[in-house]
Amino acid sequence: MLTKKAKYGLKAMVHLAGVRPGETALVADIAASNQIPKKFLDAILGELRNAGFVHSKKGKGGGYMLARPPEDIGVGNIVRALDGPLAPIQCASKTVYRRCDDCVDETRCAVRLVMLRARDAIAEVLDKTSLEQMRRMAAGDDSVRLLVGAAL
Amino acid sequence: MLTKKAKYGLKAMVHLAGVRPGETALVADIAASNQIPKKFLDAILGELRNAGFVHSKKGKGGGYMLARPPEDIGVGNIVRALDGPLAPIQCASKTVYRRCDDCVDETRCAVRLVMLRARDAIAEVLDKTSLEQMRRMAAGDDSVRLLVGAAL
DNA sequence: TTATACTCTATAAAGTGGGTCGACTTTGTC
DNA sequence: GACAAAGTCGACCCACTTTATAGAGTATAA
Repeated sequence: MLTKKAKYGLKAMVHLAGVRPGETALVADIAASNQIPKKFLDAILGELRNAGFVHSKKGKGGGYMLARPPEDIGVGNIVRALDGPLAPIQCASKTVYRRCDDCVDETRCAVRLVMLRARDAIAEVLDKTSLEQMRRMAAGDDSVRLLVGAAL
Repeated sequence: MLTKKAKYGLKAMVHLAGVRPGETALVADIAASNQIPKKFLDAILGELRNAGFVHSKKGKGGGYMLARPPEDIGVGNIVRALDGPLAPIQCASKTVYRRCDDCVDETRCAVRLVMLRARDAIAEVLDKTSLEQMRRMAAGDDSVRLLVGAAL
């Protein structure tokens, strides 16, 4: 389950992908246009800054901007930064694997084996979608519409 | 993210799929062999009973048993019963759809469009896996091994 | 001095787990 | 048969941790 933190973070990133390169956006503006509680968004953007996804500038005329062009930012990595691994369960994660305490023989844990497949399916979607693609979806670009409707 | 409730619930269901048809398993036994806190498992099995997945019998010789043969029980539905919809976000769910408050134009919400694809990918995996297949994985059946390794 | 990001503290809900007792069913035993 | 005892599920209350949010105040740049 995606937490609201990640949901808000993604919306904010899409918003930032929409401002002209080199310009900044204010937290208050991002919050207002996306219906996000401002204080919560403060914390979220702070995390995204620590994770290196965005840059911030203090004082008058300050704000946030993307650290890299949106084509180079994968949706999966944004979610990982805010919500942790994509895998539904820790022992099925490839980026932040951790053995689970209850589980004698991991290679025969049916739950883990199924969730490994689920993780792969999720990663296939999220890691192959860039922030730029999300920006185009939000803008109503028809070429991405096709991509959205694509079956597996 | 799969909660521990669903994880424990799945393990218990796999355990129940392993007992001979017509026989019951004790909560205490299921808890011990799967390293699950017994009281927590009590509550989980209670929910699974209310949802119609298992039957319970009190008194000596009592315990839990599956309500249907394991081939007829989909993993996705067990997860839904315990953790709610598979979709990472409510507005991307097909079984329990709910509009999200923050979101002016749903058809252009990039987060929702991406998460719809993620939901489909997850459902594809979980709804096409039966409890019987999980039981075989746990038993080390090689024919399911192949299924597990199958690429998308 | 003003606009802005940043920090600290606090609150309510949900997830996770434990402890205690009650209700129901079987199994004796007289 | 009747009644006691034991085994088993079931329900209630408590506590701690993580999410989600708000408020007040601090630091920094123009």
